[in-house]
Amino acid sequence: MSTSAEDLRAIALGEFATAGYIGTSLHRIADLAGLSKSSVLYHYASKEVLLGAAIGPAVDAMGAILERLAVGPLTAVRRREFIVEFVDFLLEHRLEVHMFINQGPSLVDVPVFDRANALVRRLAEYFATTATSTEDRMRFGVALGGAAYMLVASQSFELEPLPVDETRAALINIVTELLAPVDANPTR
Amino acid sequence: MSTSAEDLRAIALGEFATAGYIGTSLHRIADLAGLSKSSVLYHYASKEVLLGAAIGPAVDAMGAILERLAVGPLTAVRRREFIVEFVDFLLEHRLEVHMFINQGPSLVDVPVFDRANALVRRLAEYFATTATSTEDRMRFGVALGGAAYMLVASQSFELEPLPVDETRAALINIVTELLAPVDANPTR
DNA sequence: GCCAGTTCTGACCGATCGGTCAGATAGGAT
DNA sequence: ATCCTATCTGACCGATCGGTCAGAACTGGC
Repeated sequence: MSTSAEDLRAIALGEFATAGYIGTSLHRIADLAGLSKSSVLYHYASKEVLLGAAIGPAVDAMGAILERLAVGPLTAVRRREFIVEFVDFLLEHRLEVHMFINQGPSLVDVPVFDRANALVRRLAEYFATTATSTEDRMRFGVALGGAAYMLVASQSFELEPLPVDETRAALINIVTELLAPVDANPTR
Repeated sequence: MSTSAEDLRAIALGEFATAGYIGTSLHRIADLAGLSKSSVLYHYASKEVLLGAAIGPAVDAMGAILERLAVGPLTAVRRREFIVEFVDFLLEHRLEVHMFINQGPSLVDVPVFDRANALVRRLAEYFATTATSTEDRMRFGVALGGAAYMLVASQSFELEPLPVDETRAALINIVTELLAPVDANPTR
């Protein structure tokens, strides 16, 4: 059975997300997989290649969402579609997103992280142009960073894991509330 | 002039927050300070001691906020006070909070991080008991993680830094909106 | 049995890590 | 000038890092 490569990818992703890319040694990944460090380097030519295999698909998925978002004007319907797409993306790739958010700025010289950072920056700029006020711009950041943080932190802090569909519905509500501008808001 | 110790503290905090505690070498801190690695270890007996000096005050401040929060029932007034206190805490210690959020789970064996993690967990449990629904619990996490992320990410992504008081007002608005339960919400 | 290809391993390499130590350098008080 | 103390430095140590390489162990096809 040659599931070793896929096993290594999953193990590496989990360790990279929790202990950090720099903080995770190939030796530890090998131990968790029940292999030797040399075997890990047999399946993946280098630590960086392993990182690319671990988070590359998530970067691609995020790029696809961004392309779909940028093709037309941002109508209310499209905004709703984007939010659902984005929350589902967060749920499916929560570990990878956690890595983009936390370790992106510190790993600027790793190619796959450069791609991820460029995508996050593009997303931020897109919403910065559509947002009118400083507060609206910050709402986007809080929604993105907060949702990503919550998905990983809940696993660390919550005793019993929350059901996925309940989490999904709650996240869609919260992000919608944060991104949808409150029309009648004359207090500011 | 003996400002070296304080200079080192500030430099270390910045590097620890951006490149990570593990990802920051004493050699780099020494270079940024214009000193040798040995001189850094003269002022701070070890890398861990330096970390304690860098983030200890923020941990203390957060502990104080928590103690002030836990003395009585959570009235609407007290909730408002807490939000303002908390946002000001985030603004003053944004780098340290960023470290708690991002690197807390991966540095469980470092004493000062254990203290910080315990405080974050206490805060989460406090709001978990007061929150009635899963969504309310997630609102707290999104607010905390999102605000902390936004304060550091804005410095990385935004070209011109936002004015402090504007950021403060916006954050108070957003966190208030996230934490204050919407009373008339029969849709859920 | 034999062979070819895949998978795996231990030994080894140079670099870097945090930390130790003996000693150089400086400055102020006497 | 002398002494004490604070500050700083380069050389060195053991451990760990990512990565290389020759070869062992296992596999299915013939």
